[in-house]
Amino acid sequence: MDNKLIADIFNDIAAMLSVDETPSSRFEVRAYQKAALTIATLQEDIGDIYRKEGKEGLMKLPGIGKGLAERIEEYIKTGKIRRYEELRKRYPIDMKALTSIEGIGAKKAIALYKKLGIKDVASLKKAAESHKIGALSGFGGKSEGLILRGIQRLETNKGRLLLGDALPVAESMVGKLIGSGLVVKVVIAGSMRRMRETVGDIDILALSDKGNEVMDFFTKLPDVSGIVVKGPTKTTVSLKIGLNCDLRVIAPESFGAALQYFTGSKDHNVQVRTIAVRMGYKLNEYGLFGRKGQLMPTKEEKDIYGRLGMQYMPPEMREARGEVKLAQEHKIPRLVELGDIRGDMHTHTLESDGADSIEEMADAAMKADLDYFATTNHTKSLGIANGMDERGFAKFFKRVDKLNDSLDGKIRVLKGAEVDILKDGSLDLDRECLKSMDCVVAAVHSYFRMEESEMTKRVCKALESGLVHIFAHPTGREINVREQYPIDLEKLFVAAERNKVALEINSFPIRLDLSDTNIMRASKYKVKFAIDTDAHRTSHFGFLRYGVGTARRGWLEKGRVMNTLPLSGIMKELEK
DNA sequence: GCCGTTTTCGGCCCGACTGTTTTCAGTCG
Repeated sequence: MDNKLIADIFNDIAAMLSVDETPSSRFEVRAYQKAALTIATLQEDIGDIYRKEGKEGLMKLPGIGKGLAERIEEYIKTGKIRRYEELRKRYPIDMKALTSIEGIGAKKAIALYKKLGIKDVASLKKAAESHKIGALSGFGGKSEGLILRGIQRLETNKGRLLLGDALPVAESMVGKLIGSGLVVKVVIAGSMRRMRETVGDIDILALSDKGNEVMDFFTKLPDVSGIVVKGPTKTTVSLKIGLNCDLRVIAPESFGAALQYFTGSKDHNVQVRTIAVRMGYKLNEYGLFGRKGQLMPTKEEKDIYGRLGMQYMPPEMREARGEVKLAQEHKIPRLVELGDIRGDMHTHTLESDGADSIEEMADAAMKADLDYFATTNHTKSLGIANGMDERGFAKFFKRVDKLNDSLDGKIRVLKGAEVDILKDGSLDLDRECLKSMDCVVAAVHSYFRMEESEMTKRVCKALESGLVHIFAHPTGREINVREQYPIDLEKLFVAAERNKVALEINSFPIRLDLSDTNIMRASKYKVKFAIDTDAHRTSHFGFLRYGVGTARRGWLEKGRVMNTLPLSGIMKELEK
């Protein structure tokens, strides 16, 4: 899977080109960015597309024409792109890392390189700390402070990737290991199995009696960039995506114990081991051992929990947040599952900032086994996302009506909007227009830097309008990018409960908003939740599993999630 | 550099905010 790497290179090229902007290069920059987005969100391996269909196959992808298809071909064949190498000679800087700091874009990054020779985050930090940046023209004390805060945030998240970026790579490696015929069983463990929103490394367990051969195969996988340690039972490699990956080959009698041990979390395991010790057992990654050191048969994880008098619990719960006690009382809830989700309440189309038509989205939703989904484009104040006005929605909904007729009940498209909550808490479409919709999703997309009390008032006013069904990405955070905006969550939850507004669990890997812990806080109130994809293209329906994973980490049961209802049920729910 | 019911040239989402300036460049969405 070189998709991410190629997308990164294209984004870097765009950034470097944008510095010496001429009227025509502006659009070249856009072209690279657009192509990068296409490649980054591609479900298929771009190398596979090229091998199957050649350059023609690449050119079928949106935003990729002859020129960029050739660049991709060049990368697949040689591992390099000349254009990129030339730009890197001129600007030998870590553009991706520098521009990931809030307030630094391509131009500032290159200005800092030209003036202070700053190439990476480390030299940037040094310069900021010795107040060299504030003294530069075009920069000032506030910029310097912003940069330092940005670096701090980057450092606390160091080395962790989004689950949505890392999981597909891990699954692709697991698939290849299974395909090798050398293993009986392969599973992902660690924080990835627990569906944490970011992962610091990947843990894979394999059941096999051919340790050496498995490791040879593993270290030669295309995602691997280097070998850290290699042995017959444990091998660590570094991956091209920037994470390490451990593969452990496990004996059959230890598999359950190993899976339990390597799934963690560490704190959870400490609690479980303590229980084992109290019962006279010893528990480690090789098994559960009795008083005389004899191995207790525990082929499966649930055998271990069972022998310790505990109910089995899903990996997503194992964070030492009270699940151990619950398991001892046999009160583990039945968490919502991916298969419970019947619809999606938040999606976009070409008409605003989506990449696919409503017809294509309907087709993809059907393939994702949904019974319904709401199309909820942005509203007029969000100019950048091509927000629509009342007339635009009216016209668009006629097309939706027609589509629904032609779909003949196979799937139902609900008419809606992701309406902007304006600075003063009013909604960005008139009352009549909103009332005509099946599903109104409201969200904050501007003025993030308000005082907490102002922001809370603003959002609560919107929820009290009586027009809103769902409050989307309630905190506005973007993982590793942007803190949540200041808002009093308890007051928000009270307002949501009182006005029967559902809280969204946005499945976009960078959002996952509400987060697991905020879901736990919110579920103390009588609020409903909606697990939505916020899909901007057909492939994004696949993000649903990240939202469901997050909901499960927040211990959410099916009954709390509105879009587990069948079509008739959701229509009734929305009418309320 | 892409794309096409404006179709092989010429258009391509651009407005608001911030911090820096003293009229604007850079960033963000």
